[in-house]
Amino acid sequence: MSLVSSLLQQAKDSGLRRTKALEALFTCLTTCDRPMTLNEFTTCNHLASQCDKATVFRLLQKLCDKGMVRRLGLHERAAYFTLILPDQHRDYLICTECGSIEPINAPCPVHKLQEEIRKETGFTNLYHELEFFGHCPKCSKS
Amino acid sequence: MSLVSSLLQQAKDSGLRRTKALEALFTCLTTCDRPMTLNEFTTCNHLASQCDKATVFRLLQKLCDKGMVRRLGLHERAAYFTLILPDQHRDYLICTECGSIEPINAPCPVHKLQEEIRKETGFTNLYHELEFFGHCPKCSKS
DNA sequence: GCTTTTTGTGCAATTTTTTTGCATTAAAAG
DNA sequence: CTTTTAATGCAAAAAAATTGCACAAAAAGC
Repeated sequence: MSLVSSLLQQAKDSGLRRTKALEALFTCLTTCDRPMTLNEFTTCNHLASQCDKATVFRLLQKLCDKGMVRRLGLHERAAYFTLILPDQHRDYLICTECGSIEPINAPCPVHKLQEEIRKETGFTNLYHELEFFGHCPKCSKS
Repeated sequence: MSLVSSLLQQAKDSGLRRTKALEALFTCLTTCDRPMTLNEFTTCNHLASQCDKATVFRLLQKLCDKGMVRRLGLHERAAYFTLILPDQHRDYLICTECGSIEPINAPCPVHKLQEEIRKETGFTNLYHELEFFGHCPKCSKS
């Protein structure tokens, strides 16, 4: 079963309906391997002319609620969204000059601290977001 | 010399003028011990009726450029700003239900990874942002 | 299949946040 | 105290996020 199909199934299991818009959104989310803004989604091949921006907005919102999508700040004025895949936690490296965004492959070093925080503060449903910002080699030169 | 005075001096050294608005903003930034949105700043005692929102916006922008203020995403729709103090790096713990934001005191565990990234990618001016999200004890109950 | 119920969708409009233009004012420099 | 340059207020524009509502499509029941 393809990733999109299994995501659709997972979405259905948590109460969403299987619609063209949702399928197109999942295709987009799985194809584009980086967080994207609402605007980027609606101009992406898989979604453009498939459905309205408001629809994508509401779908992303629902998927965030269901824990299938994560909303990121990333310093920009618009919010970014990215799929949450099992066994995959991603930190990002962002160039504040050209805006490039790349996931970091190194193991994330904050899980231990997160455990401590859970114990000490009593927070539940804990997760974290870690981003590195700087000037990429290209932008450093100019 | 007070913190505000030394910040004003530092700002002046990097090309800004000593104005009432800037002083009021620094007072606000040093008094309120958490990142705040533009809206929060302009309704804060120290700034309200002291200067226009556009002025605060432009000052924050300049201070970000000078490296004296940091702009944070924090998952909300509005951007947050916070003072960058020497020898102080802050990570945050945020409740996604009630929106509370508190700085974390534990030593930040990502400096080592940051060094590796610097070496491997050639990025310059590197810094990072780390936030933990979850439901605080209060919000976990309900 | 067909009908009912419930949820999703498009479109337009609204709200919120961010950003800019421009005439005026204030700070710094000489 | 004049000149130069940067900062400010106000209003308006641009960008992003969000909502209302009539209609369409999916799921559920028969």
